[in-house]
Amino acid sequence: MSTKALRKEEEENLLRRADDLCRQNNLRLTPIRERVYRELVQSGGPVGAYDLVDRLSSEKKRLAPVTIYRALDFLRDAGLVHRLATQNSYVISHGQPDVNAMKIMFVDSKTGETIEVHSSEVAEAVRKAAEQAGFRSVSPFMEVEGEIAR
Amino acid sequence: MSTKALRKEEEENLLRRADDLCRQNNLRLTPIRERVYRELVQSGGPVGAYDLVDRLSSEKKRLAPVTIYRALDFLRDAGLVHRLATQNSYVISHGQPDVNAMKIMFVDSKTGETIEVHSSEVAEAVRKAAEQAGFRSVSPFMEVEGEIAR
DNA sequence: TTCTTTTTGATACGTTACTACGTAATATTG
DNA sequence: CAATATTACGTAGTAACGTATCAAAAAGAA
Repeated sequence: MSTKALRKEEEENLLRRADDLCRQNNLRLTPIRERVYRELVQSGGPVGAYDLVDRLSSEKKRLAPVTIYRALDFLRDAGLVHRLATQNSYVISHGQPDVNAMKIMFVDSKTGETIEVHSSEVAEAVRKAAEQAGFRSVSPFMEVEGEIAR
Repeated sequence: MSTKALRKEEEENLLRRADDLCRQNNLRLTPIRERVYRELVQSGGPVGAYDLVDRLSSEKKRLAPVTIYRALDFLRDAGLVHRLATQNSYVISHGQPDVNAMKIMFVDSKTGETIEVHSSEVAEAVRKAAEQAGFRSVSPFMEVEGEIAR
């Protein structure tokens, strides 16, 4: 089986899961939102908001930035997409809802490539550090810059 | 002793340490750079680049954004200041050079307040997760959103 | 259907960040 | 010291990122 076919399969998997998630939570995965999500899935990495504007615009119809940002906000609230603050870009979240794990986005400082890792050890250590510092309800997402070992 | 006096003392401490650090590394803490650093120290929290432009500009002389960005770049390279990507702002780093510790910036999602915590447990857990994911030379800085427990 | 809520479209605007280029100041070398 | 190289700063313009507002359309509820 070709890589492309695998990708295609994985893509449909993610789409179906996103669809299910929204259905279960009474969220509406409208056409625009789905197109944005699909584009992020297909890209296989982080994409900037204005890149999405370009990619989802056709000759006749150019989408407004605000349209993309609204879709991204929706997807982020749904937990389907994560914003990479260090890169001003957005990536799909591969999260199986492992509630206790910290979702770490390792970001290659040079290329911008990301690898998502879930770690309950990190979650626990961060939780402890937060508690000592007087912090609560810590976000299950964080990003760490580094570089991919080749 | 008043809080203000304590602050003043702490401020001078930080300034002196910054000065020493630059001297030791043959870096030039020029007037502009020192003013930016001092402003960040005095503010006691994260400040945006354009806020710094306003605060360091006088009636007669308005600093250009690029001047501030250059100073911030210098201070970041020197390890004196950290950029909060999630907030588009900048904070002083209270780093005693505990090389092995992860410098965690806890950021209050609502107020933007920050608390810096150093944790070698987190550093170790992140290092382990990075290694498994094929990542190297991980940044000693990360930020985590949450809220301050009152 | 009518009413209400949610979503999208269109335009404009505000903030954040950087580039290009020339000048001034500061080291470094002969 | 003078000549040169390096570093820092000033000015201007522009690119990238994100938001505000209001109107139109679509979806859901009564």
